[in-house]
Amino acid sequence: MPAYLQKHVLAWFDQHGRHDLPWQMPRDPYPVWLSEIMLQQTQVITVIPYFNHLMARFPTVQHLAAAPIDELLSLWAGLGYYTRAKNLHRAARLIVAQGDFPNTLTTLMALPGIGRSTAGAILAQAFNQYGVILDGNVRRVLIRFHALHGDPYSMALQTQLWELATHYTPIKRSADYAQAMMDLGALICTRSKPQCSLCPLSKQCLGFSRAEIALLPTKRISKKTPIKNTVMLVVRNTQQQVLLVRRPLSGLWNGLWCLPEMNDQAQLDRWLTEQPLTLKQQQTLPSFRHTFSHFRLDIAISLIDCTVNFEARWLTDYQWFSVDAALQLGIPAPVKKILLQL
DNA sequence: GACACGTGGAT
DNA sequence: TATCCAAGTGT
Repeated sequence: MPAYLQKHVLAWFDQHGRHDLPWQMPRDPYPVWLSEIMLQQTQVITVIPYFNHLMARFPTVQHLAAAPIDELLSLWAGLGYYTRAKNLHRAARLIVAQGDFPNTLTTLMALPGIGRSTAGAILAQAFNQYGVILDGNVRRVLIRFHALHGDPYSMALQTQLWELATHYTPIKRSADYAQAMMDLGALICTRSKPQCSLCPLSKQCLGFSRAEIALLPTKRISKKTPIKNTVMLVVRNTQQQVLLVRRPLSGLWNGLWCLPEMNDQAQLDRWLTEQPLTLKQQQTLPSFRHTFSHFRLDIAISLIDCTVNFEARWLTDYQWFSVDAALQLGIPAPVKKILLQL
């Protein structure tokens, strides 16, 4: 009987939900799609300024499709999960080639970067069609509402959650319902210190009646994140330009410009002898730790002032930039942090 | 099916 | 400081 949940969530949304997010005015396919990609594993508060910049620079999907990927990456820099930007760009070109925006579950999921939940969100938000979402908010609300114990990411629970999400999703007011469930999860049914006294579902919430809210969702068995080490080089020429290298289009920080990296001092010494550089001065800058989702990276920094021996033909991936120009490129957060210290 | 993939805020 | 985890997807 989905009627109770739908009715109370929608009534709560009308009064307390978020109605003025940048991608809600108007709820057109392009801004909805763009925001949904940006919001994957990323909080609203983080996305808003990035979204506004991207919409200003690429007002339509045609603008996005026409832009070089580097321009997109420079605006995406700092948001993380850079494959999203690559897929966004590919999808934009596919959409423009097709001539109109896909509006079915199958055709949406055929686009790179759009999975089951994002496709459901776009169907609901952009087209006000029946679209089922299962993001972190909906997952947490449903797990608590039904007092579902166990690993939330186990196949069994995933299947059950999709069934429940499908079951509860109404045909009417699809856009509002999707937004309502996410708002409820983000504003009331929060991970810690949920506001059950303000929740429109508390009277029928099994987790609440059993006083199990604090135990749900069940914590995942955490694996220890490995610690890796690197030395980032700030190689500076006599014009105070720094040497950057472009990352390959796959893997970590794909497509971004980075400082050259070495494993240790020995490799650095060897590298220097191979380059047409004469070392004038080397100093060490304070190291720091950067945390990823799956490992930690201890970053040592070596500042190297040098002269270039001749007009060398660098490998195509290497290039000199002024610090100001470098900061305008697509660079990872720790590289930006280092360059800002210079 | 397990793992790669960023970053920043909350606790 | 360490850990968790956000509007998940791709491989």
